[in-house]
Amino acid sequence: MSTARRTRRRRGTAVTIHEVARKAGVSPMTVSRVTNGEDNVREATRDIVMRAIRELNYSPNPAARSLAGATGTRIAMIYSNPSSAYLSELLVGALDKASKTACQLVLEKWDEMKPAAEKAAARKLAQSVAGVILPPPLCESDVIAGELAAAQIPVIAIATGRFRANVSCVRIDDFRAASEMTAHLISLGHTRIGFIKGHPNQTASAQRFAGYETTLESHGIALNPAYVQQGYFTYRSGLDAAEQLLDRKRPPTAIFASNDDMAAAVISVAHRRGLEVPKDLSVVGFDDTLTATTVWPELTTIRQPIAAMAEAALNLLLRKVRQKKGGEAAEPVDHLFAHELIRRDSDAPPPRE
Amino acid sequence: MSTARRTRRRRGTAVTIHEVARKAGVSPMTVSRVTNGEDNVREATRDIVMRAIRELNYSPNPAARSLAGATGTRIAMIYSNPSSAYLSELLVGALDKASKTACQLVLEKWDEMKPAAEKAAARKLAQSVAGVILPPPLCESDVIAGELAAAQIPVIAIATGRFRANVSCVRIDDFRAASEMTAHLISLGHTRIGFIKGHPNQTASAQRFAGYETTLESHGIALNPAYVQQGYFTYRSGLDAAEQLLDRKRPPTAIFASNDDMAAAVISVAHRRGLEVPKDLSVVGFDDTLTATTVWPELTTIRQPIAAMAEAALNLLLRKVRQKKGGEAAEPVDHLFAHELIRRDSDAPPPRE
DNA sequence: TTGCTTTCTGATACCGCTACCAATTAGGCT
DNA sequence: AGCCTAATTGGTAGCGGTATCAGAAAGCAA
Repeated sequence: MSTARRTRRRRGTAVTIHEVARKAGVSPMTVSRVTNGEDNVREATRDIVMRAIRELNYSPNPAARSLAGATGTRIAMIYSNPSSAYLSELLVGALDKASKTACQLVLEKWDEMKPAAEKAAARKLAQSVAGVILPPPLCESDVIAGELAAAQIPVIAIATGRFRANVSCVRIDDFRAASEMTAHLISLGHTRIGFIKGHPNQTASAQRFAGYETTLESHGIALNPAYVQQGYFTYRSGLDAAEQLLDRKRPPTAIFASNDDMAAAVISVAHRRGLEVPKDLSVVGFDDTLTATTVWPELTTIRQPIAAMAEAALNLLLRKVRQKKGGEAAEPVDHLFAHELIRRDSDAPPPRE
Repeated sequence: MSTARRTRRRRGTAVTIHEVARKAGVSPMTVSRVTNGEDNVREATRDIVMRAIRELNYSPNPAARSLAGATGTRIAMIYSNPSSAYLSELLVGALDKASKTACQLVLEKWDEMKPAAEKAAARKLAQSVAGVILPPPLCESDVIAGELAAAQIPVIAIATGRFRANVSCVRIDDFRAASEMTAHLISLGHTRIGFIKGHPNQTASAQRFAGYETTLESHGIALNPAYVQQGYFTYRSGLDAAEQLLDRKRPPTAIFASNDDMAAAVISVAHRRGLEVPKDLSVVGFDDTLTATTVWPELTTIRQPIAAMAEAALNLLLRKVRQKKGGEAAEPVDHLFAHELIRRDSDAPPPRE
């Protein structure tokens, strides 16, 4: 006879940590350690527990977690440019992860503000949260990062192009990704490749451009400044840049935009001019956001695992928060994610001359 | 000297139910009864407790509540078409609200499946969650709703066009919104107004069309079937529909697309044909999703308060879950939100003939 | 007043998980 | 092998509420 006693209070069929522990033949405490990714569990034990977790399809009760945990897990994510597909993917990823972890994610919207105001806001925020996630473009702000660091609040930047002391970051290798895309275009036979830069206030923009530039040169193609236009990551700016690029006497046969929204704009301009994509003009983007597949033809682009990055950011932060109270502040880490070149329908060999 | 002992685990300065109880000179249980609005507390006692609550500025810890309460607050949101801007806004809204409420929102992705499979999945889901939110297009599925209702799981549909027994819903008045938009176009001087329908599997599509149709007629404009095209809410389908519409001998001077993605597609086609928007052709959309402001010119469209609707859905569900255990299942409600016609740059009076 | 029912209130035991510390085991060195 | 230190593991006690049931107070009839 089993322990059928149990209180009459027992509700739903949710699997608890005790059941997992019993199945794995360890104590609940050990299971807890595994689910929290603590590192002082023997590999073999971890495996057994993991298997039990998987078989029982266990997922920790967030309410219990946050109740028991001494970590006041409130984490803020400060965003600033709400109208980008990139950001919304990031939000979904982070929020989803947060709901699984019982940490409270508070969203703050900080519009363009003066450094002094930013500083004040950061100081105020530091009093109510345990950690902060900074997506672009705020991830570049030294005043926010500095103020938060001074208050001992761990910060983690997402998709910044630059790795700084004090601030951990989660990102992809923008340089290499842009380089691969450029090489891809070259291998298709293009030599006149236009480039639309990203917003200058984001270091990732520079990295992407550097990747383009370097790869062009390493393939023996001289950089033609007339083929490079400044953009600002917006559809509108992509429109302008594309007009400029296609106005050249010998226009590019391919245009590499620093993000998908601008690439979509390029397609639109091309169509308006009677150019077929990709037959007459190849267009490629960057980020693989919603727009990449919304537009027609669908964009060849660089995929960033945005949701995974958001998750990782939250994880890192949680760990840091937990560590911090344990003593020494950990070294900032630089977590590089793998990107991927996604081929769709917007690129092809250049037209015959 | 006060009871400074307390465990070393005690964290933040949050006021607990015990402190309120001590201040009020009653037991924690009584305080709990008061905060939950139970009716078997003497009036005098209630007042004392209320005052203590106010003075201490106490608010119950949601995590503890959901842990101790019999209500297993796990709520599922089942989505199916992840690549729509509409959905991502919905997700952000719901997730954000969830994180504030300490209820666990689990996201499930159910791709197109056979009724039998859907039924099985619904039955399985019913065992692990306390409530379900159904955004489009799943909100139309009678088998999911039916199965869940049979299992006594409260369901709430978002943005369905139809109000059914058993299923509460949160939506806007699609008919009226479409009607207003049509009237707006007419007031601008348009008489040849094209319409691109939404996906036929969503009842909201029919409502929008009905709004268009009715308003046209009430203004004495005969419905021209050649000006109506079937669409499927995708950019691609908008492209096709726009081509058809603009191929007419006397093409429409305005096109009303049933959502923003399709409207964006219309703009693209118009541009490709050398038509300026809005000078030569007015284009309006529906939903006010990200695409509405990404595209250029920015779309005049109908704004749905998507995030607010997601919040409301969650609230309703939470209330229902809590009530259910109290006895009678409540009547399904039909919560209508106000929409708004947002004028931007894609509409204008028709060109001179 | 007494006896008995009906409210109201309180004591106790947990909800599921984690902090803390003690116990155990593994690993390293003489 | 024998001893000592470090790495794993387990036991216990809550986190802040609520369900349940028992006890106390109040209401009412006799």
